Parts: sequence; C-alpha cells; structure tokens
Amino acid sequence: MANTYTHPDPQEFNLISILRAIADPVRLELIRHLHQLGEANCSTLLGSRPKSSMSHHFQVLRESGILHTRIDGVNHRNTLRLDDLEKRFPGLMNAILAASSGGSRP
Amino acid sequence: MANTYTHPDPQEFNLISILRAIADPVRLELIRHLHQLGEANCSTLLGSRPKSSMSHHFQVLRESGILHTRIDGVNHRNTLRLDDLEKRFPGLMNAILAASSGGSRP
DNA sequence: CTTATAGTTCGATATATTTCGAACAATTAG
DNA sequence: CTAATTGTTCGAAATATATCGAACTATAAG
Repeated sequence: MANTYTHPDPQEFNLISILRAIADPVRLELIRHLHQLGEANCSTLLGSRPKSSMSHHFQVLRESGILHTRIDGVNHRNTLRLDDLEKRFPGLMNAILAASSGGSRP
Repeated sequence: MANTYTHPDPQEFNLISILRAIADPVRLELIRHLHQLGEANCSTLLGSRPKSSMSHHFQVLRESGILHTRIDGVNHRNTLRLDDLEKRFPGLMNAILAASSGGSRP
C-alpha cells in the first residue's frame, strides 16, 4: 500500500478535472457524506461496493484536489479540502453542496 | 434536420448531467464563449472542428439544460440558460464562469 | 428549380471510465 | 511470528464518450 500520498497544490487545481471528479454518482454521494461526517476513512463509506472500486474513486477525488487523505496507522482518513477549493474556485463547492441532486434525468 | 428542439424544465435539471456536460474542454470553452457573445449559432463557434462534433456538444449542453437553441431560419441560435440554472443550482454557473480554468502556471 | 448555407444524423473507430476480483502491502493486536 | 484489518495495485471486461466523414434535411437566395 502506498504509505504516502501526493496532493496537488490549489494553484494546480484544474476546473475540468474537478468537475469530472464530482460528476459521478458514487463520488458525489461520497463528497456529500464526507461533508456531513467531516472526516472518514474508506471503509466507513464503503456501502456495498468493493474496496477496489472505492479506492479508485478516492484516488480520483484526491488527485483532482477535492479531498485530502491523512494516514493514521491502518486508517486512511479523508477530509474535503474546502478551504483550498474555495480559494481556487470561489463558490463552487458551496453551490454543489447546497444543490439538491434531484431531477428525473438519468 | 430537427426543426424543433426539446429543452428540459429547470426542475428536471440533474446536477450530475450538468457537471458532466461542463466537464469537457470543448464544451467549457463553448460555454465561456457563449457567455461573452450572449447568443451565437453553431458555425460562429466552430473553430476548426467538424460540424458533427460541434453538433454533438451542443446536444449535450442542450439536453442537460445548459443552453437553449432557438431556430431562426437556417440559423440555430444558442443562449445560456443562466436564469434557469441559477434557480435550480444557485451560484453554480457563477462559480464556473468566474473560475480561471487554470492548471499549473507557466 | 438550382445552389448555397447551417446544422443534424448515422456509423465507425478510438479513447476513457467504471467496475470488480485477486493478489499484495502496511499497520496493529495477540 | 501470526492473524486481522485497511486500503492499494493489477488486469480484465463492460460501458460510455469523443471524434470524424459522409449522407441527409431544412431554409433561403438567385
């Protein structure tokens, strides 16, 4: 297992990468859940999905800059990088977290 | 050619569809360009790309609710649905239009 | 009617993404 | 050391998306 992670700096955040990371049902749910919990490890957010799938989604979120993963023993604790996101793309995460995901389109 | 278009109602807008529509380099550029011009037909925004590609991108943007296409003779004039978007997802388009698309600096 | 312009639709190909199981790695407990 | 827990990495399969040329449709102009 990787025992370190690299996180992009805010100035490296790319809008398209960020939007692509968010524009997935699993990851959007993960983001909302994480926002409520404040911090969570992968297992907490597993649901019924395999670990490898979740690991992939966390990687996408991490590499785009949406979350930070802190290694704490055997647990990898994730937090949203709300401050960094706000600095780089003001209002964006607020709008997304405030949105009701709703609608009837697939 | 279709001589009418159907546009979704704001209450049908889906966050993931909207984000996916925006999260593409060609379409994001199209959105920004359209925001500056106010209204434009497909050809105006063609650049060097084939019409069929552009037609596809306009379709994605239209069906997600991001733009409205008005048929005016042989021209199909597109406008961003900023008011509808603002009602459904307050602050979202503002944040995206305000963002410098950015990435690593030179 | 003929030609030109604007844009769509179709079909094919290429590329990305998602999903998952299996094997592996790191840490902690016993 | 051994076992248990947490998460990553690898590889394969399925699905989605982007791109483009060619044929087509609709409207307008001559």
